[in-house]
Amino acid sequence: MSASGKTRTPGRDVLRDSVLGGDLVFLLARANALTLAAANAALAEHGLKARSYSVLALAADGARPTQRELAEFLRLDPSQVVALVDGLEKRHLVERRTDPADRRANVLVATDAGRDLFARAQQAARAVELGLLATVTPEEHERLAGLLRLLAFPD
Amino acid sequence: MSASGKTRTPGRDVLRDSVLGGDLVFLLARANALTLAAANAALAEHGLKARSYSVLALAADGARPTQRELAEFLRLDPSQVVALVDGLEKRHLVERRTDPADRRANVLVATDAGRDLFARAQQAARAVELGLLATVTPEEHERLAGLLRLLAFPD
DNA sequence: CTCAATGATTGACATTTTCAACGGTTCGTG
DNA sequence: CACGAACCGTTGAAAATGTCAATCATTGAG
Repeated sequence: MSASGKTRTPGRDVLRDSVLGGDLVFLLARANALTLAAANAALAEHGLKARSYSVLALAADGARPTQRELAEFLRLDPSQVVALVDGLEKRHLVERRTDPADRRANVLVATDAGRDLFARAQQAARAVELGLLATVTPEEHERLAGLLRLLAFPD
Repeated sequence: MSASGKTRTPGRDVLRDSVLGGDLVFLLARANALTLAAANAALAEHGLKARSYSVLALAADGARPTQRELAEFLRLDPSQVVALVDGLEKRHLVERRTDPADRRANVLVATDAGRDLFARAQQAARAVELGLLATVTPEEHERLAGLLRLLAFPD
């Protein structure tokens, strides 16, 4: 019988070759899940997660973003940014400065300690990224980043 | 003024060119967020979300996965699969069949109605994917999928 | 000056994630 | 065969995230 395949362990690769194996949304979701987990694990030793690392990163490189800009960029609700910044500020890694040009807005600035921690965390983050793409040439690595940028910033 | 043009809206692109602009984990997270939102919006008219669509897809193409295999593949907790399958089963789109080879396990099978709905939902899903990558050649599209597969299935 | 719009904040609520515990079943070992 | 360890699906609860409306201070337009 053609149909009576009875592979007792059908799961391992059968699913991978299913319709979803070519589904970009699914691949993105799964790649994101694994990648995020790896990043969180590596950042944990610095007391950070991917979220707080991102906020710290933007504060640390002098972009002086307002919380609203942070929210849009990270695709978070403004209220989540409040919590994130609260956490970093309590650890004296970033400071809220009211924007002199618009006193409603808070501009985020990293402290010395913040830049310091970020520098170390960034190394961990880079190591993770390289580890994840160890089987890939630098050219392909950059090509992937470029294509993801297209999806991440469609304008 | 030395600082040419006090860009009162510094955020727009400054953040994009920051350290995070090259951060794979961040790009993946943001691309996933946008992509997932688009997919959910498109699937909503079929009463599905990306999650339930994925489950339905795997049930519909005859892989006969167990719930545990589903959980691993979709990177979900087994309890979440229960809820997902409950939802689809209540709508008579899939059925739980106890695996004759292992009566602990449930194997997922799509009903006729399930395959039918999936066929329609799949068109919507494909349209979304093509829309997201409209600015890209089919070769690059496939290259992106290939690279994401590397991240999604590291073995 | 008045008023609509905006940034940050708070608090409430829904959804998702994560975990521990449980009954039913399988399987290896004695 | 009997035992116990490991495993599947299920349940329920706790923690983390996501979403939304309301509020205060401030801005900018008319």
